[in-house]
Amino acid sequence: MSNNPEIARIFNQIADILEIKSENIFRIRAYRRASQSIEALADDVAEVAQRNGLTKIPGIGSDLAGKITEYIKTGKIEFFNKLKRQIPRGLLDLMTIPGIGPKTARTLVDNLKVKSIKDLEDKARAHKLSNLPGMGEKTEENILKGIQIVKKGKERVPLGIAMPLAEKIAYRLKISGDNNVAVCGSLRRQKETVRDIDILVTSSDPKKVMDTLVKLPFIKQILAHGPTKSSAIIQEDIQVDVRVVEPKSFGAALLYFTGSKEHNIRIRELAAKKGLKVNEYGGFDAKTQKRLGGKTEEEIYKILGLAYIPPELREDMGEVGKASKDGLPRLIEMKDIKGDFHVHTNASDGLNSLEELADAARKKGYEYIAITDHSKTLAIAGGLKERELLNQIKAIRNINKRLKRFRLLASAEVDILEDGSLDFKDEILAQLDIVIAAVHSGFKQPGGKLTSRIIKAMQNKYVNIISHMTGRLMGSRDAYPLGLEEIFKAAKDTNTALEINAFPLRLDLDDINTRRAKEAGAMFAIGTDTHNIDQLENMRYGLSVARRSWLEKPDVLNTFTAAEVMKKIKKG
DNA sequence: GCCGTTTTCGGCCCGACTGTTTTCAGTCG
Repeated sequence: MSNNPEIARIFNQIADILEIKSENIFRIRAYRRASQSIEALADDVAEVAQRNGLTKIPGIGSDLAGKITEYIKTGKIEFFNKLKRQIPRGLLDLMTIPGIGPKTARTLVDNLKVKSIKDLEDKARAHKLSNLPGMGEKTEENILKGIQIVKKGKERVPLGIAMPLAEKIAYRLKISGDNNVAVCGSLRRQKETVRDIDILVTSSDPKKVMDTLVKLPFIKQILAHGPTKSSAIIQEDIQVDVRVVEPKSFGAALLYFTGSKEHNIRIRELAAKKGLKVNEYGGFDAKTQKRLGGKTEEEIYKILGLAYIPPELREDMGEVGKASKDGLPRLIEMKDIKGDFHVHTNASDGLNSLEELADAARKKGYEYIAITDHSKTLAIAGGLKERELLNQIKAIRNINKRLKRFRLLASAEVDILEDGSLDFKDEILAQLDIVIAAVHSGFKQPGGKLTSRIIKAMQNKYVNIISHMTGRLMGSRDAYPLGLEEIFKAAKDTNTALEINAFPLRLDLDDINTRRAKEAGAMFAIGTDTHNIDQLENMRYGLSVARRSWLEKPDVLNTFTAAEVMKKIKKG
């Protein structure tokens, strides 16, 4: 498994501890930045270290490169262990409570000998906090509320769950014809999971917007209610932050509120170097305070000499440098999508007929969709037997005769069996327009065996796409421990496309692995894994992965016509 | 601790809200 998540975690905890010790804030920031950088890194640091590339990672200098190397060699970082010994146990846990930062945590431990969150809860209930320096009854109350929030264990919410909720709230905040409402934050950057919902509003009547928010029926708790900024928790236990600005500041505020934080810092640093100042109200000349722009994001980027940077790229992963040299990718867009490569019908475990699906896809403006019902071994999902599949192919050919500028592609989501062979014989597969193959059983096999099983499937001359490769299901199943490097190479060598499964709880491959696979030379197919017509709309989430992975039109099969796809997937 | 078409040393983004304060520290994004 990759070392990256653990190293990212350690660097972040080092930052926490240094913060408690009131160390140099910039040193703390360096660790946090390094943590994020490692977390978002496509390659395992061990591989990067091997080619002496650690210091090329943004935010990693010689010192942190040394600590990473130490971890790779020994499995630990002595500096971290030493730091941990210097602070009382439980202190770091306290900082996970909203409203408790390093200073408050320190005060609690020093004065009350608080040992754990549970201990803190008891002491807060016994009103032992309110006479501490800088604390009162209100703080005590807020800490108790914060503890409840932590206990809920609400961590990150999948994009596909949070986005519809955000859009619902945004709709309710559109209180007049002329006000702008935009979903911002990590939602706008299309991160696969988000911590909260950020919404930006322009209005001539900020108070009315704030009052509308806090009175919404599905608001459970109000955390802050100021004149231009409020926070609340909705029924689903997700925090919502809403900010109101004047229309002339909309772009600047959108930029600021979309983040990422690291991207903002990079932008503001660049501004400072150019004698400018950027905040959420606009771009200004630092000396004269003259306003140079801010109504749109484009204006801000322009005054900094940058090309417009799409939100999905704003992670401080080199996008600012590329934007200054016109080197940004031309990201794939929804209008480029001509079809969907993963659709089930009521012949297996879907809800709709071929005709209904064809109709819905045509209405979306698609030119084709691949009908990919399950194969016979997956009996639990109504997998098709050979005879049934052959009948379906006939039905598809018949429907296609009646349709203009649209066709159903005869396909199947064929099970990759435990020995790597396929659930249908070659002479059956040969009759399909396109074949996707997937693992649905035996995922407890050792990683090596799963890896060779998938590679064997790729080597079949009829297999064109490997579906939901890692098998992860957010919140319930981890990714299988695959040898992805090997698989990506095989994908290129065998001309097999990798699916970006757009089902909201899958998003598999994810953005990090998609980027890795692209570097390895693989091509991609986005599939919604649709089981009812509404789920065709999940294409947007597949697109979010593709865009966050810097994919361009030529990388993605869905941007080609059916005829072009047939040529591209041909195997040597 | 990182980083450099002003710099290898001296910088490092900027502002809102809360609560406990009589002018601001802490937290958050």
